[in-house]
Order: sequence, then C-alpha cells, then structure tokens
Amino acid sequence: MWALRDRSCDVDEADGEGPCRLHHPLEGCPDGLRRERSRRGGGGRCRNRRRAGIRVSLPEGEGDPQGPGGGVRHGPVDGNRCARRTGRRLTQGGSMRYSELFLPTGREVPSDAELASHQLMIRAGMIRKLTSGIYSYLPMGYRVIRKVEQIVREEMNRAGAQELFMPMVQPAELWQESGRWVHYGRELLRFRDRHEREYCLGPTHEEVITDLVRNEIKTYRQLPRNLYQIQTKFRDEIRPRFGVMRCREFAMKDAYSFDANEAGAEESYRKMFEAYGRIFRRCGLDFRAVEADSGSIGGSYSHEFMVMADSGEDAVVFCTACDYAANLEKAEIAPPEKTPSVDEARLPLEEVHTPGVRTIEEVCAFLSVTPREVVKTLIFNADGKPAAILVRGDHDVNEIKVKNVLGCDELELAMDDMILDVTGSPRGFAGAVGIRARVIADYSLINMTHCVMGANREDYHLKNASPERDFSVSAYADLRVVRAGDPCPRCAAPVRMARGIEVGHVFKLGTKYSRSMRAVYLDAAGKEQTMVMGCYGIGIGRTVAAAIEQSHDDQGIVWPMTLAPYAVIITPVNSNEETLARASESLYQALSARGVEVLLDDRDERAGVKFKDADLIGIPLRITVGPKKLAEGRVELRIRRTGEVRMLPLGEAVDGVSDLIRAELERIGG
RNA sequence: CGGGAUGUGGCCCAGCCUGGUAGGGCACUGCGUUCGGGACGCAGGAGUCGCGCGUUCAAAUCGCGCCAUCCCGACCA
Repeated sequence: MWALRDRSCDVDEADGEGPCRLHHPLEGCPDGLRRERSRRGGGGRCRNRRRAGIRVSLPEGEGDPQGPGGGVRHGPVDGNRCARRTGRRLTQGGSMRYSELFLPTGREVPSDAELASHQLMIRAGMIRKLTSGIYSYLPMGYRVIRKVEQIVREEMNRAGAQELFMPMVQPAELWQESGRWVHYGRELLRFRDRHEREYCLGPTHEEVITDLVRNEIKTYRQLPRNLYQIQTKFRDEIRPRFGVMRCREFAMKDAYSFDANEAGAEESYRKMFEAYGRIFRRCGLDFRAVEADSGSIGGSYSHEFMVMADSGEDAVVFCTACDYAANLEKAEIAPPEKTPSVDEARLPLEEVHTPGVRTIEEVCAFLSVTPREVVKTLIFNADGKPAAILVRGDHDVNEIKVKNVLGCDELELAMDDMILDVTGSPRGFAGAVGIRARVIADYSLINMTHCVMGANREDYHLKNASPERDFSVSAYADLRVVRAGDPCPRCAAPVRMARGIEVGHVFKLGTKYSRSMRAVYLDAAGKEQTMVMGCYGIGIGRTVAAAIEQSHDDQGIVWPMTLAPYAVIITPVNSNEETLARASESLYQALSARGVEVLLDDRDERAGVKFKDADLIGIPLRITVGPKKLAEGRVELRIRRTGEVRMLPLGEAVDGVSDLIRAELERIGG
C-alpha cells in the first residue's frame, strides 16, 4: 500500500507538476506537512511524533504553512511559481531525523578514490560503487542529484524546452542509418536479444529523437521545437575513473532543438547557452563557457561549460585581456605575419652525419642548437594515407587540429612500415625534403629558415633547410597545441591556462543527423527542407562532483545552499537530556513548517561524532543546542563555509535561519 | 591494448620474503562508565585469505593460469 503511494509521489515529482500528495510515512513528518496532508484528505499518521514521545509546543504562528512568509523560496529565479510549492518540490520529503536516515558515513578514505570529490562522496554516504564505473546513489547523494535535476528542469522549461523520456535500449538499425554504428567505436555497448537482433545502450539520443521528430513533424508550422530528457546514459569508457566524474553509467540531461533554418538554430543555441549559464550559476559554481571541438557528436561549432578546478581533466585556455576562452583541444593561434626580409635562405642545405640521434633533445645536444631551430616531422596515417606534419621542435602537435585540417575520420601516428615507405628511412630521421607524402606545416614555419630536420636517411639530418627553397609545403595551418603566453587569436594578448571539469556541452549540429536520417519538413512554399538541429548536454552527477571539487575543506563537503541536501542540521549535544531534545524537536517542527529542509540529529551519539558528520556531509547551517546556552534561552548558529558562530535567542532562531537561507539562495540565484 | 600495483570480516591495513593454529584498528551486538569536535572498559558476532590448477605431510604465504580493482599511458564524450 505504501509502496503504491510512494510511487505516485515519485511520479508527481518527476513530471514536475506540483508537490507530491503524500509523503512516505517513514520519512520525516513534521507538522506543516502533516497538516497539509490532512487538508488534502490524505491518510497516514506521523510515527515520528509517536516515537519521539515528546509534546511539541510551537511558537505562535509557526505551525501554519499558509501563513505569511511561510516557506522559503528555493527557486529564486522561478518567481512566478508559488514559493512554498517550489520549496516543496525541491525536497524529497522535506525534513528528516538522522536516526532514521540511511546515511552510512565513514572516517576512512577509500583506497581506490583519488579525487577529493570521489572520497567525500563515499565518506559522506552519497554513493557506493557496484562495479567499475557504475554507482548507486544513496539517499543523501540522490537528494543532491534531484536538486541539480530540478534546477535544470526549471531553466530548461523556462527556455522553452519540453521534457520527454526516451528509451535507453536502442535498435542497431537507427545507428546504422546515422552511420554511427560503425563510427562510434567500442564505447557503444552493443548486445543481442533472444532473437539475435542487435541493440545498443544509448550513450546519447540523437538517433532516437531524430527518428521521433521526423515521424511526427511535417510542417514548418510545427517548428521550432526543443525537447529534452534526463536519462541514464551508458558509455563503455575505456577507463572509468574519479568516481562519478568519469563513469560508464550516468545521468545526463540531453536536449535537442529542431529549427526550420540556420537563423532559428542560432537562436535556439543562444537560448540554451544562456539557460546553461543560469543553471550553473544557480548551482553555485565557478564556471566558464569555452569554445570546444565537437568531437564524435559532430556539427559545426560548440561550447563547453567548464567548472574551474585544478583537478579537472580538461585544459582550458583563456585570454588575459579579452573574453576569448577555449578548450586546449580547440584553442587557436592566429597566423603570424610573413616577415620576408628578416632572414633569406642564404646558407646552403647541408647533410650531417648524426648516428643514432633521433629525438629532438638528442638532435639539439648533438648539433648544439635549440628546439626552436629544429623542425619536427611527424608522419600520420590519415584514413590509410600518409601525411607529413611539420611543427617547430619545441611545439606539440594538436591531433584534433590535424584531423580537422586533413578532414579525415581516423588519424594515428604512422607505423614503422608507412614511415619507411614515405621517407625511405626508419623512424627518427623523417624530414620534409624529398618526402613522398603531402606536407602540411604549422604557421610557426612561415618565418623559419635554416632549420634542422631529418634527412630521410638513417643516421643523417639536414641543416639550413628552408621552406620553398628546399621543400614544398602544400598548406600552412594552425596545427600545434597552444601554450601559456601564446598570443590570443582575437586580440593578441597573452593567454593563460587553467584546468576545468566539463559539466555541459552545447552543439550546433546543423543538418548532420537530419540529412542522414531525413528529418525534413515542408516550408510555406510547399518545398521540402531539412531541419537544422542542435543538441545540449549536462552531466548531472558530474555537476554534483564538480561542486564538491570546488567547494570542500579538510572536514568535508561545503554545499552551496542551492544544492545542499538539507539547509540546516539541528544538533542537540546530548540527546539524553530531555530539555535539549525538546528544544531541538521544537525547532525542527517550526523550521519544517516554514518549508525549510532540516535534518535533526537525534542520534544517541557524542557531540563530537555529530559535529564531524555534520561537517562531512556539508550541511550549510548548523544549530547547536547545548545546555549552557539553552539555559540562557539561546542556541548557536554555525555557518559551515566560514565557521562563523552566531548566538540566537531561541525565539528568533527560526526567523534568523530562514532569513539566512533566503539571503543565501538569493545571492546564488541572483 | 601496453606498463605498473593491489586483491586477507562492512571499511583501512598487517601477516607473504623465510610454508605449520588467520591478526590489529574502525564499524557492529550486549552490559557498564562517559557525554561540546570521531570516548573508555568488559564480553561477543562476523573472514570461501579474488578464483582455479599445481608443488608439499602441510599453502593467505611458493609456482602457473585466470578474474577483478586501481594508477600511468594509448584512447575518448
């Protein structure tokens, strides 16, 4: 019976329509909620009160959830919605007694967790690993997940997107149609059903949504549309790591826009870009939108939303003067001016004997030159055809740029046999002079003359090699990895580097999928047109991990108010003392009635244990109820982030805490 | 896929080199004392020592094979 009601409760919340009608009886059931239930004619009794066996006396007017100021606005941006309702929707049961919570905290750092966020999520009882890259979310973790989801929902809806829900299991045919059955690689988990039909677990949903839309949308009148879901994705990562940061099964919000034309698609993209900014701001994150490569999703351009953190897997380049910012993979370098007069190629080309000298370091040492004077020649295998890529000795090749310039699908460094084939020598002596491959040089070669490079002959290098005179270059392009201090491609000021965690990615897809899968419509002239698409992802779990990565200390997590599983924890320092328990209970009831998410630490534990746990799980505010202060009619309010402690008269505690929460939510949401 | 490491009660780890009765801390149960920053005492419960094969009178320990996990790299939304 309760299972049934519980489910209806879930559905209500999941579809974003209003609060749940009934709370699970085992969850905290403070006055405000119970009153609401009876108002709605629901059943269920509050066992907690019976168990607690304490008569509660509330301060005047505290018990009425309908009263003025009743409820805290959890969605500060969502101004039109009933504040109390919004507050409820952001909770999974409002308040809770610690003694009944499934919250296994740990003192030990798990041996296989490297990142602070990973360690803390395990220690704070948020997640448990089932198997490599696959995690369960425990109640405390799931509450935070739901907070992020809810913020995402509100902002997506606000931006005009509609929520739907698509299957995780997808037929091979759809992927064959888009071409990705072949191109996606081993990351796509494939399997067969009992009829030997092929399927995959969806790593993303472009195929499914495009199929859906092409079948249902036929006319320009039905456009534009933006559809999104929050779904579990599966990507069979080669190497899952860092807990939920890079795992195989994970929750993702993915949205897809369909427009009649380019201009519409641009507008959809802009709306999503702005919605993402609002989402991550509301999550309390220090983030940055950067230009990105669109990778295997494809499409014309994209931005990543990066949470700045030293532990981030991605390197981000940004300008110290203008607002240019890009993923290192994508970061550009402006073409240099050609300065012809400086150093004409005068000295003759010279071949020198360099036995066993292969690497740049060895060459420099042997010939007493610096890496800047050496040209590195790398032979790539691009879809089976060789290409010679030239960069300066002190630079690194950016393979993504090479791939984009060559326009190939597969790119890898050539094997020894291909090197021998195009250079006529073993690995380590490749150069551009006389090479049997297309030669593409990095911009940095434009003004180089008299450089050192391999001679395409074992144990020999060339000196004074100069482009044009000694070898031809079919194209100059931006091919190298940007370094700190390089000039910004927009304004030429030096760029800086930082690390980031990619929590969101917006792509302008163009017609990549709509063309291959024939998602077309009739325009006003009755002419068939191809829809222009965009897609937009947010890693939900990763956003939670990123928030922890960015906000923790040596005691544990420090949640921003918008993501905190509970806003306040009430800690009676000794649960056996009746007066402390009664005052705590009373505060608990009063705060709950205000719509504040409150956790009452009613466990029979020593104060130290409670303090440590409260800090570990990162509840932003703690009300400590101790004997001496209580005798003076006061309680202590401690702010997790700063450690600041304020004394509050008992009668002002509820107002004081509510005001603080409201102020904090407004600060983050504003 | 290449390189490295690890697998011993729920968690962290010792024991392995030098084969012989499976250990500690945390957690858990009971009782007592304690009670404002992860208490103490006493008494308990809990382990196929990753799996398999082999060597041996005897294997957590030695050998071989496999599996899993983690780290570095390759690779990559």
